[in-house]
Amino acid sequence: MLSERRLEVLRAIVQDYVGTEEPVGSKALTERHNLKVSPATIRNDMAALEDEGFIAQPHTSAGRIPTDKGYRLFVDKLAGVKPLSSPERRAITNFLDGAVDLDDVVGRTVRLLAQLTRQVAVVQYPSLTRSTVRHVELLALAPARLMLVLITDTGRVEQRMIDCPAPIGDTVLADLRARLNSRVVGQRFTEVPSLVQDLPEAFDADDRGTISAVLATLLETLVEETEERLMIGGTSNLTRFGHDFPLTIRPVLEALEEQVVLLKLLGEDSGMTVRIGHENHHEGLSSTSVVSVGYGSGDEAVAKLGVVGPTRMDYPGTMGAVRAVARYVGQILAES
Amino acid sequence: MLSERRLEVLRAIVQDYVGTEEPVGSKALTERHNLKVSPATIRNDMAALEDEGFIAQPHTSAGRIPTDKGYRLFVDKLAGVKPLSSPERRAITNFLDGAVDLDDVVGRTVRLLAQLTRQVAVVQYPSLTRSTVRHVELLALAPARLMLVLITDTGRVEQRMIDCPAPIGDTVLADLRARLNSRVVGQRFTEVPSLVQDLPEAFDADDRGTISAVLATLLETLVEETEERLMIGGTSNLTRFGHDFPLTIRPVLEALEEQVVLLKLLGEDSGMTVRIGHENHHEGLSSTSVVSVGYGSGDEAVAKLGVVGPTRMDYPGTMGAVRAVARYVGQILAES
DNA sequence: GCTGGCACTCACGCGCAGAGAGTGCCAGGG
DNA sequence: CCCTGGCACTCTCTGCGCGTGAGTGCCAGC
Repeated sequence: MLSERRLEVLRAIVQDYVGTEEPVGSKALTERHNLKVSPATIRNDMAALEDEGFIAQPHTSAGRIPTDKGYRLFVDKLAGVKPLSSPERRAITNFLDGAVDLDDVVGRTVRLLAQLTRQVAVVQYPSLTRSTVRHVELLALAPARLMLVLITDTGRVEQRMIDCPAPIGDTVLADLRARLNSRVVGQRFTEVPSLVQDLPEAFDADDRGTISAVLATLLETLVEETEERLMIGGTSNLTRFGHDFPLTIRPVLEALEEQVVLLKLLGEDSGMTVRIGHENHHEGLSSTSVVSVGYGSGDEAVAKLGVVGPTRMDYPGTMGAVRAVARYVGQILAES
Repeated sequence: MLSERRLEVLRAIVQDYVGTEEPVGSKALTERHNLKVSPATIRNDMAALEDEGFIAQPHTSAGRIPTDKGYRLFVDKLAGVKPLSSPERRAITNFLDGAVDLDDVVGRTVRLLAQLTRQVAVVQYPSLTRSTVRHVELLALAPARLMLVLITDTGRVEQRMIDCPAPIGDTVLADLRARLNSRVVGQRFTEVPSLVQDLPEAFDADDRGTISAVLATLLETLVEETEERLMIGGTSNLTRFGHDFPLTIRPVLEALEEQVVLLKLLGEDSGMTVRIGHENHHEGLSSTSVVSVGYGSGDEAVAKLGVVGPTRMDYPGTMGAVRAVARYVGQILAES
């Protein structure tokens, strides 16, 4: 168990290191924080913290920097979530109001988050799996060619081409459209398959091939698009990463280009998550941390957003910004 | 006028510098290219080329590197467009076939271009202004709330919410939908305004407010979305930029985040365009070149794509890859 | 107009010494 | 038992000087 003061020392080390980007020594600590003890005492505490693995020295005779474990303790026990300043709150509303469609909302959110945190922002499009169907539209582009348009409650639109085995009449198409909508509108995606299963039976044998093709495409769209889309921004903030940068920045940029990696980074949990360094289980990201949180139009989270930055980041501030943006985006989505 | 051999020397300098990233000296030139003259002669030629501003020395006693003007001459007069190797051609088809929707096509194209050229790829979504309308759909989400869905011949879908001044009946809506489509389907966006202008007159006075709202939203969508969308990828290739990188990479990343800048970079001309260094008229991009070309589903270009890389790039190879990808994407779009 | 020779100029890498920051340890005092 | 001041030690960082080598410009000769 660490004494109260030693925790205080760790907090001071984290704060100073985040500010200066340089290893912090015992003397500097006593000067910048009023710890009321001498540097020698601090040195003893630092030795203890180092034994426990919370801090480390880059070189034998340099100051200390926090380890991943040190940041973890800081985030869990020593730091709160810093609420935003009122100019920052105003920036959020200014930035997000007036978004015209879903792409716009997501795009603005990314830019906003990147700007507020001065880090790389990642925003996942509202997930289709937890969304409900607002409307399904079928358009005859040619006698045997249809376009399926799926509209979700979060404002997302997906379209697919369908080549029909046989031409389909306008009235049949209208009938299909009506039946389809009456069954699935307002339903969750996961419910849809069982709801439309028996639809072909209501039609003439001639048309059943086409009906099946339509249903197949619809279900495919629902499943396939569970592979979620993402938008990222603020990559230029990576240049503020550190001095030794080419080595650090390269793998990060690579990781950011892979959707799969990013989705893993954002995580499953819908609450606020902080992953520090190696906790990301990705070697290219061993000196980056990810702060993410779920957001949604109602009580329930439909997607996640977050930021990626150096492990040496301002956790309380970042967490505050991420949480505030997520809340506000949720409101925007609920309104539209 | 430069003699034949001096042009040859310039070509050799460009090729070597692109390969080695290091200033190239007279001796190295005679060794690696069989120029059949001595280093001393080359030195004279180099002095002449330097006087004309095609090459420069970073330091008094170092080799020469090409200037922007030198690259320009190289691209215009000395270099052809290198056709792709057959594995590369195969890669293109493998990569692009099986794309499921427009987002997918654009996404795959970006990744493909980035991979082929090992540079940053930029692909503009097919432009709405030069496209034609494939279908307009109107959906009643609530009695006085409509959703307008616009589908273009390039497969792009745009949707907008419309709050109606008064509720609108289903039959009126169907009538409006039919009339709207019969007038605008197959037409270019620029033609649409004049074609729908007198539509409200065909309806009862009660509904005219709503009809006007719908038309206004439609026209607004057409205009507003001329603000084109882009997708970029391969930013991690920026790390291969040079040794002095933090200074170089920062402004490039920043520029890449601004749509407006990117659109300017791609340029207007639908033919193959190469912009070298300062020709981009953007200080952050003074050591980058942009190779871009228009692509489209038919004879006509509907959008542009290209790559952004260091001025020291393999121009013939890059131009070959960009052109080949543009052609193939055009085919894909024409098929769907 | 091409060539070989020659003197000159810098950037680069290396070794070295001095300065400074920070540490660990120890003996003494509350 | 914990804190403190003092002290010797360790390393990094910076600046300096020097030799090396690549590359140049110029010139006289063919």
